[in-house]
Formats: sequence, structure tokens, C-alpha cells
Amino acid sequence: MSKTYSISDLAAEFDITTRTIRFYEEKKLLNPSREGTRRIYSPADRTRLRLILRGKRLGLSLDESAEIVLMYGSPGNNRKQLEKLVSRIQEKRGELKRQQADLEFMLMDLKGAEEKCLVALAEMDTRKSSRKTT
Amino acid sequence: MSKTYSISDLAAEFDITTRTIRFYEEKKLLNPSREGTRRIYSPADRTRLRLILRGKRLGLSLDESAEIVLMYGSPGNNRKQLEKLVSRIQEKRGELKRQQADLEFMLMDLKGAEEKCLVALAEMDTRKSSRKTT
DNA sequence: CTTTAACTTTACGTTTACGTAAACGTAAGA
DNA sequence: TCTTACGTTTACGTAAACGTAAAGTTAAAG
Repeated sequence: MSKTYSISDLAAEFDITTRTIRFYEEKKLLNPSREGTRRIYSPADRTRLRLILRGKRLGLSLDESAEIVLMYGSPGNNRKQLEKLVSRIQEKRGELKRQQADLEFMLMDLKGAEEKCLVALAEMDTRKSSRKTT
Repeated sequence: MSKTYSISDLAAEFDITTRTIRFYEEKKLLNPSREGTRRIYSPADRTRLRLILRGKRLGLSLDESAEIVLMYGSPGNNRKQLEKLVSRIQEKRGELKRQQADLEFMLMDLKGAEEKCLVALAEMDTRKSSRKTT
């Protein structure tokens, strides 16, 4: 009863091709239901896709994205598995925090570069107007 | 007179292969001097490499990394070029800020997943000890 | 002098993440 | 009924970022 989506709905929404979506399915990242031969996507499928694409924007491989998306899911009930999952999550979090630091450095560097440019441009303006007024 | 590095020095330091370093040179991301046929890397080359690798960790392509590393450099003196550079920098900064937001969301999600696991584990402990004491 | 370690170039191979085209099915509208 | 739009599978192609192997050079050490 809840909302469903066609493959091209999702392709349009996320600005990707249907080929990409089918490829993700082939790689077991998605598993939509079918209406005859056609793929029908649930809101959950849509969320999954959004998470995968978020991972992609962060530079993760599809396999990494898949793993992370799985981590969000039901934790299972086996103790050993749970403990392993926790440590995998902590690993990933560590990596992401390092990435966060990298990102801040790069942002700072670019900010510096931008300011340098702006100063240079201001310099050019100053000279021009001083030429006028001199 | 200042310090120099061999290709395997840098490979060891950054935990990459020499093939990778040569590949970056082939793609014009590095341009070390030569001593005969051998590559000699300056501290500046080393810094460049570090920046490239930082870009890679953030999911940038080598071309994107190259472009950003160039942005850090001398801004040039042509007004048009300067203005264009500023807008390119601002674009990149925008992208990186969006990425920063993505990263924070993913960190939050993973934190949530971790806590869920820990709660489940604590639950298991509680049941076990209550069985003992009952 | 020869062996060894580190370097070189050249070139084909591999993985990931899709692009692109062919050939076909299905449902709605003119 | 024919066209148009959207969907399907199958399969070969491609760009990026290296891996890997071959074949040779050079400098230091035994």
C-alpha cells in the first residue's frame, strides 16, 4: 500500500542512469520486488540506494558501501557476530574520522588559496584606482 | 642542498608502490628531477605526493587531485585567470562541504548502529547473570 | 669481477563501475 | 493497429588506477 517507485523514478530522483541501478542489483546492493518482469522499488529500497550513493560520494567502493549499509540493518543475535560487527563498525568509524580530518585540512588549504587570490585581485584594484587618482 | 628522496623512500614512507609513483609522474602529477636516469624527489615533490594521496583518501580522482594541488600553487597574474580560479576554488569548497555533511551523517548512523549492538550485547549479559542469580 | 639491490622503460593484464548497443516484451494513446 | 514510451536481458566496450612481468642499466659490496 505504501509508495513504490519505478526504476526510472529513482534514476531521475538521484540523477543516475537505470543502468547504474541495475548494476547495483547485479552486485547485490539492491533487491527490488517484481511485478511481472518489472522492478518495483519500495521506500526501503530507495533509502538503501540513497545510502549507497552517499557512500559513493565519500569515495567508498560499492563493496564498502554495501558493507556499511548492511551494518545499519538488524544486528543479528549471535554474540560472536555481534562483537565482530561492533569492531568492524569501530574500524569504519576510525577511518571516517581520519577522513574527516583530511577534509578539514583540505578545506583550510583551499580557503587559504582562495584568500590569496582575493588579495591579489584586491591588489590589482588598488593599483588601478591609485593610478587614476595619482 | 636540502633533503632529497629516492622513489623507494617515498614509496616506503607513504606505503604505496614505486609503480604508483611512476604512474603519477606519467599523469603529470609529479615531475622529479633526475640524476642520470634516476628520479630525485625534493621536499616539494614529497609534499605534492602527500597532497595527492590526501585527495585520493577523500575519493577524488587523480585529475581532481591534480587540479586542487595546482590551486594551492602560485595564483598567476592574469585577472581573468585569477577570477576563474577563485570560482573553481569556491566550487570545490562547496563540494567538500557537502561531503563533510555526508560524512557527519554516516558517522552518526554508524554510531547509532554501534550503540544498538552494544545494547544488544549488554542485554545478553543481563539475561545471563539474572539466570545465575534467579 | 661478479653478484646483489635498486633503479629504469616498455607493455600487457586486471578490477571497478559503469556506458552503449542490440534485440525483445508490454501497455497506453492517436 | 501502429507508434511511442518504458521496461527487460545479454553482452561487449571503456576509463581509471594501478599490478605484474620482462628485460635491461648502474652502483656498491664481497
